[in-house]
Amino acid sequence: MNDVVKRSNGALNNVGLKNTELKKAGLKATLPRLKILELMENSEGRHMSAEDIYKKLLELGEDVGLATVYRVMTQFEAVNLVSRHHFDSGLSVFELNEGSHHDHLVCEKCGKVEEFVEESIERTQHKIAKKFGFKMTDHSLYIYGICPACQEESSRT
Amino acid sequence: MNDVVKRSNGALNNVGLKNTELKKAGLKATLPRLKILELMENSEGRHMSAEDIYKKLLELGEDVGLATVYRVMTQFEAVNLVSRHHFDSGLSVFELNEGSHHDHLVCEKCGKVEEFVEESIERTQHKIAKKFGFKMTDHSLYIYGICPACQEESSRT
DNA sequence: GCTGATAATGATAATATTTCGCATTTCTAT
DNA sequence: ATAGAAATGCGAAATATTATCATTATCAGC
Repeated sequence: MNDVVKRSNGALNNVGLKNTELKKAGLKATLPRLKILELMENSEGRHMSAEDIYKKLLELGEDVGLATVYRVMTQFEAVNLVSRHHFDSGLSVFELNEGSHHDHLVCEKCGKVEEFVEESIERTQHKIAKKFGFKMTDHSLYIYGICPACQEESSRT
Repeated sequence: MNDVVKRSNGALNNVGLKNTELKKAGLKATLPRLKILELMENSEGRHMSAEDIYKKLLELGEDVGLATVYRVMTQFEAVNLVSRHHFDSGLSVFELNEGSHHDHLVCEKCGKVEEFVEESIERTQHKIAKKFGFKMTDHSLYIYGICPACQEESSRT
């Protein structure tokens, strides 16, 4: 018998695995943290604002406060479980850190986000930081545009 | 006799030139807009938040409301006189659009901003947008790090 | 499995940033 | 100079995020 928990709504599983995931990161495995982690892993759109996360948890009948979502996301960010992005909307969106580093392509119409990796850009960024004598700690690259679906839509009118 | 206006405090000059600059952009040449434009051209640190601009105008004895600063910056952005950036702090900073496009290197300690241009990155971004079928409208690249001065400082303690 | 120390949570108040509503003022074309 | 339209300043409202604090949950040690 393992850690996997069966739930009739199918929303939240693998509680035990996430439990260890949190402990390994040095965080107590509390219910809100488990639920948030699971929600993020099970959501298609992987880029969510604190408000998004809060609302989805309410929909799932989970009793989590918005302040807790913010606190938890900040902690998750500190231990590198998630990244925080500031898209042009001005608010913060969070993304689970799984797989390797990547950058983002954001549709200005519908908000759709594509991810991409471009090694040459990564290398060039390091080179630039070095040229200015900066010790590079982080970077963010967003390309904004209109996605294929939204181009379709506007040409159809 | 030309448009240049002499002022004893030396802060705000060239009123007439800016006047035409605004008209050309399709904006009425109002006092707040002229003052903001001049302030931005005469400030060393070219990246300012709305609050920064507001406070500096007050210091100069100009009577401009904070709401007006926000409105004007939004209009300036719309006609491409300024760019709006969302650095990781979360708040918006504005920058005068003069000279050619460039990206930013931001010090996480002192907030110092360096600008750079890297053609290869520009080209690659267009290539990526194209690959995903996006019509690219904009992009932002920020490299975060510790500037030389701040590295010095922390090693000296 | 209990239990107590400690840390985390939820509700709400507080703060910060940005926008809105509206009476008044300023621009600009005449 | 003047009228009509647009812009402004002020304060209130909206939005996003953080802080406060009484209550509750977690977990190490038994």
